[in-house]
Amino acid sequence: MRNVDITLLLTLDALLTEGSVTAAADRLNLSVPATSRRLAHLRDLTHDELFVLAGRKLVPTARALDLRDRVQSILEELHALFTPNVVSFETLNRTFSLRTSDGFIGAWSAELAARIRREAPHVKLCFYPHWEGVEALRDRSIDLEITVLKHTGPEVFKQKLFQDHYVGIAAAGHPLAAQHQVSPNDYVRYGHVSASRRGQAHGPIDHALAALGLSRDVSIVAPDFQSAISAVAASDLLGAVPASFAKWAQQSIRLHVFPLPVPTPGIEISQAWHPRSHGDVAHRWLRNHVRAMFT
DNA sequence: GCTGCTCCATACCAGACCCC
DNA sequence: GGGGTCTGGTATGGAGCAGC
Repeated sequence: MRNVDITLLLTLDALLTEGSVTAAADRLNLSVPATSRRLAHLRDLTHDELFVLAGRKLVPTARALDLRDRVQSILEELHALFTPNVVSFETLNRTFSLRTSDGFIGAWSAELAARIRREAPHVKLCFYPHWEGVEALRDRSIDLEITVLKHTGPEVFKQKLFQDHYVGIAAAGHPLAAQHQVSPNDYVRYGHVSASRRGQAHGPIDHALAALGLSRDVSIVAPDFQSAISAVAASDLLGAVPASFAKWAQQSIRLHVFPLPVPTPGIEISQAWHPRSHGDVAHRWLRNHVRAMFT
């Protein structure tokens, strides 16, 4: 490798951000020709055009787009490396964006916020509903993802928080509330509420029931756990939610919680973040607080 | 179609730095 | 100290676009 220095990375980052040699030059406090020459050097190093002219606009090639995240990560790691590793949490004024399920928000957000406030009274937590994909981490829309993470890809750091499992729920006055144990036959005798943000009525519970030659009647598909609990509490329908969320919901809603009569896969809740945030002192502090709630 | 503006690329020159 | 290399600036040309 020859003649690769930080200035070239800064130039590539500026070009990717601005989409223009002129704007990148302005951002870098360089002349346009000097920036153009750095682009030529980058082209020579990568054996790729990196940017091609489309009319008067400069359009990034696939190779340039592929390099975007890696360049940003390297630059932010370098920035973190040379930034004093000290943050005053008493005066830290920052908003962290977290994407998670309504179940986590309901069960854990208050405790997390209380922990944060004790050390950093000016820090705010902004929660967003969970959705698939790591793009939001990549494009900085969110700082931290907390949910069931199966396919995050290699570009995302992941840490397990806790293991949860599904439990059955029914309204407090439901006939099943009087039973010591709920059998599979008891379970399918009533209508059900399924919680699925994808609108799916059936899942692992139905597969387990099918193995016994049984099936349940799903009357309502709710978009989240909170809606499912509300529907269950106001009807004779049965639902299934994570045990941690059911326990929290019982504090404000009269619910009967019971073990599901069929085995279901466990739920591994994790937190995930982009490598660019890995060295961020404040971000690490937030991750440690999230982790500490479950240890 | 002409003109002016904007943007990118290149040629040429100057200054800084390194090596012998 | 002199030559080579690298980087940045100015000057300039070509191309695309908008307004007339």
